[in-house]
Amino acid sequence: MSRPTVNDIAREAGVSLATVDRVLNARPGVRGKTITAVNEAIARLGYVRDMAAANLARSRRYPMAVFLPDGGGQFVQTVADALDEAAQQAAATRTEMSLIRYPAGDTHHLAALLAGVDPEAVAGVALMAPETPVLRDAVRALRARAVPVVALASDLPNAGCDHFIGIDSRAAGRTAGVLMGRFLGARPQRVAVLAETMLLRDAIERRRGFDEVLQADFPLVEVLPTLETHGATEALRRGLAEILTGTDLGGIYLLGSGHRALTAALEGMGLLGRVVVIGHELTKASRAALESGHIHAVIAQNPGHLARSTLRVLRAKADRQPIDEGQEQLRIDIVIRENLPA
Amino acid sequence: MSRPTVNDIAREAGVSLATVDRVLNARPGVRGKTITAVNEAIARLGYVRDMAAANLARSRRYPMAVFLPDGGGQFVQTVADALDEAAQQAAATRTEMSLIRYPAGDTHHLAALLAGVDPEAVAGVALMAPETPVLRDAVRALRARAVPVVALASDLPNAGCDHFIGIDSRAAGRTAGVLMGRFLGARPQRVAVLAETMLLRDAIERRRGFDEVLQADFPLVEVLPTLETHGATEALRRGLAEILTGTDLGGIYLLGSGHRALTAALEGMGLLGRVVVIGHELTKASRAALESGHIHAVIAQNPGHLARSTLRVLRAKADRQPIDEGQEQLRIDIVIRENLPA
DNA sequence: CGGTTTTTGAGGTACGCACCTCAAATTCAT
DNA sequence: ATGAATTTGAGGTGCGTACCTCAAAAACCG
Repeated sequence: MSRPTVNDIAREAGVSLATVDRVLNARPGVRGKTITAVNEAIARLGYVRDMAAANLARSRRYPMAVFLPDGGGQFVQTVADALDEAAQQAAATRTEMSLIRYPAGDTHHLAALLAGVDPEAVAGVALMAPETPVLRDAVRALRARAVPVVALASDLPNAGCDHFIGIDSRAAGRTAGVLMGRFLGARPQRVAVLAETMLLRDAIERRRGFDEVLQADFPLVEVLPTLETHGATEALRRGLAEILTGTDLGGIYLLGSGHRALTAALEGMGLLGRVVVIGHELTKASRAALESGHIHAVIAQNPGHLARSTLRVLRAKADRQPIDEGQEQLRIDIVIRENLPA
Repeated sequence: MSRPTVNDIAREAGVSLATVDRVLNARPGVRGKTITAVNEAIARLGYVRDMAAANLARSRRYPMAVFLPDGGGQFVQTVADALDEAAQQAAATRTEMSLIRYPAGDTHHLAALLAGVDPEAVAGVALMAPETPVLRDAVRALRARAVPVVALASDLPNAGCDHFIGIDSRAAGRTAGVLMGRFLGARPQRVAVLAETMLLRDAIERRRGFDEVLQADFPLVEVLPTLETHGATEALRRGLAEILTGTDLGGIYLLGSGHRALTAALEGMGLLGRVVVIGHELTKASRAALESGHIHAVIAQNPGHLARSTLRVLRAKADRQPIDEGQEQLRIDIVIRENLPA
């Protein structure tokens, strides 16, 4: 017994090959009754489309465009690398990718780039960007031109994207909160929260999740107001010093990037390894800090998974095919020194 | 420009299609000089053989056989389900899978099954089994008959498998150890270790990793000898009670399965939620226990990833193609209530 | 040099599917 | 019932490769 083919379906359903083809590829001009009959035959025979052959026959290409902020920190670079690697693999299914960088934060620039996307030349768009009104409109316009759009890492809930690929920031914050609470133990302690900026939705959501958990489950822990560093190492150092004059510090929660700066500041203060530090995203810096014991846990999303998921989802959207939610669901990874991936 | 094809190579090398084909498929009847010329043309054009088209032309199928223990606990069932799902997906690339169960622990039976594998009818074999001499020989014999073999979840280091798909048990144990140490805090505490049996390599390795970490980094924690329950709820209850008469218990490390029994025993003793419990593998039982706060962390490997990886690796081996190590590397997942996947 | 062996070329069929065209059959509305 | 619209069938071509046959060309041998 070999696998059933389209011919077998045609015979089984009592229709012609052309009709089976119309049903399989959702082409118009088939009665509902016939569609049902064909689908039943498909189910009866357990037919599975041979994607390799299908793609070969189509000789269709899937040029995808991915927009990433330029200079958005280590994490962005990690994602870019993962995307490049995923693209190499995906080339086997004629999925191509061009990575386009835009000045970080300049959503006007990005919106202009999106406006210039040619639906003929681009089968799908993925973007990592903060949500602004300009960008929201740009995404809407793109989708109106039938270009699938997915949000990467940071959701754009009101832009009407086809999909969001990333983890729930609030849940990630909750996870960080539980770890912080447990690592601190059952004594009264204070926790500082650091962020480059609180303007990004992600940071706000993480902080919210973090607070929720600590308030509910670890009442002995006091979470201090967020210290915004705006990327300035000096501001970080000063802020930390100020906090430390008033009181003892049990832990530090790093909402965004800045592992390197934090490590430097802590070293200067002789605090390295004496404070529980929990951060986000696995980058070269945070990995090194984990390895040397300077930070204790990182909440991360697997960049490889993120990248492959992005291309798969865009491909599915381009073909108007359903998405395997289970496979595309990104997990909230907890990374400590002992389970650092090689 | 699109990808070069065999025709492009023929033109570039100044030979005919037939000759290119002979070179590509290592057929005889070509002068060394010509072979070199063709290979140079291939290199110059950066030709990559389209395996999809090649296999289509060969109309090759990939029937894989996966052997799982019967009655090996919830985890095995979880893996089986994941494999079924992965097989459905993989069917699109003519990869088929048959799941074969053997009596858990009966490696003689399994060895007999492996001896009966027909290399013509099976493109690859995956198996989850403890390593025994009989099995080792059976695996060697299979590989001698040119059937790729991969080990699933539990490694068979001396059987000469083509690949191991799973996580490093020792590292998993270390991860559990760090979490236990941190969750317990900086007070002197005792930790009980439970296992159904210590005959399996996995359990031994986990325990070793666990001990290593606690000895080195958490000297205040005393790890008690392993309590083997042999699957008997009553033995578990008695053993725990015995431990509790002597001393206070800070934590419990569950080396293998048995979440349900442990929860029941703890409930009977009024200890639910008052002891730090860390276990392995995410199953229905351990998930429920995490949700209700009865256990605090689970060290797991993603069964979906494991399943997809298994089929991908077997397929690559069958085609004698290289493996994307990055993609096949399973992560050691730390799962707590807050990052339970949906 | 002729004869033999080896190498090469030309061309075809097949794999499973997509996509196209044109005509025939069926259904629908009036 | 009649014409129009819709639905279906038949058949073809091509995707990139494998594998086959037969004849032509080239290389080799003594």
